[in-house]
Amino acid sequence: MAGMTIGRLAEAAGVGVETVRYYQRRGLIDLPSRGGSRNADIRRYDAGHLRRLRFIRSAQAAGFTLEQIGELLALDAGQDRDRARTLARERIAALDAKIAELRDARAALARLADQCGASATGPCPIIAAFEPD
Amino acid sequence: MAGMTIGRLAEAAGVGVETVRYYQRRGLIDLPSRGGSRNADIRRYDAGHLRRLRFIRSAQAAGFTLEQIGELLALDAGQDRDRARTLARERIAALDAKIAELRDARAALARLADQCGASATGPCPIIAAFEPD
DNA sequence: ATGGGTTCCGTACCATGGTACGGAGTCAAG
DNA sequence: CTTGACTCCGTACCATGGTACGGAACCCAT
Repeated sequence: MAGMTIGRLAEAAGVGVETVRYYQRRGLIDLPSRGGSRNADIRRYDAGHLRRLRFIRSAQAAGFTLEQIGELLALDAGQDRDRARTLARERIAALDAKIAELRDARAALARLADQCGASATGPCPIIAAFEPD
Repeated sequence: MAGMTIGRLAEAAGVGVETVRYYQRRGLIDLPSRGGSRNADIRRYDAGHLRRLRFIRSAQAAGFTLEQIGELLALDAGQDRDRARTLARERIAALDAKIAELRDARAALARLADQCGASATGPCPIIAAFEPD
C-alpha cells in the first residue's frame, strides 16, 4: 500500500488527480519527498495520505469548507479539543438550520407538485405559489 | 407601490441593488421602461417586479439554481405543467438526498462532540473519527 | 530502445452567485 | 442653486472548489 503514485492515491479515494494536487496547494495534504531509492522524480504516497484524503472528503460531506478542514487538521494531534468542539458545535447548528430549511422547501414543493397534478386548468400552482401575494 | 426606484425595490425584497441588476443581466427580471412622465433617466419598478424578485428568492431557498429559476419563469403563464412538475420532482429527489446526507453528518458530528466532551485524554475523537481506518 | 501512459509543476480557466468601482447624470432638500 | 444621495451602466473583481493545458521528464512493457 505504501508507494502509491498520485494516480493510484486519487483512484483509491475516488477523486481526480487534479483534486489531490489542489489539496496539496491548499496545504491540506503534504507533498511527500521524492522516491527514496532510485526513483528521482516521482513522489510516493502511503496509507496515511489516503486516510488524510478520505478525512477531507468525510469532513466535506459534513459541510465543512476546505478552510475549516484546514483548521481541523491544524489541531492535529488532538490538541485544543475545545476549539475542535466549538467547530463541531457550530457546524451542527448550521446543519440543523440548513436541514430545517430544506425540509420546509421539500414540503412546499411536494404539496405543489401534487396540486399541479390534480388540477388540469388554471395557472400552474408551482409557478404561482412561489409568487407571494 | 408603483414607481419604486431600484433602491426601494431592493430594500423591499431584502437584497442589494447590485443583486437586482445582476438578475436583470441574467434575464430574470425585466428592465422597466424609463420614467413615463418627465423623468427621463430613472427606471421605475412596481409590485410585479417585487413579486418576481421574491419569487426568485423563494425558489432559491428551495435549492433551484438561477438557471433553473430562469426556466421556471419561462414556463411563465402556467403553460407546460409537465415540465414544471418534472423540475419540481427532480428538486424534491435532490432535496431528499441532501437532507439525508446532512442528517447523517449531523448525527456523526453530535456523537463526536459528546465523546470529545466526555473523555479528557487521548486524541480528540472529532479529529480521529474522520480518519477512516 | 521506443512508444504510450504517468507524473510533475506552473499557470490558466471554469461555474456559481454575487459585490465593487467609477464616472456621468439626476433628484430632492435646505 | 448647491450639496449629498441615488441612479445608470459597463466592466472588473471576489470566493469557493475545482478542472484543463502544456511541456518536460519518467517508467514499464514489448
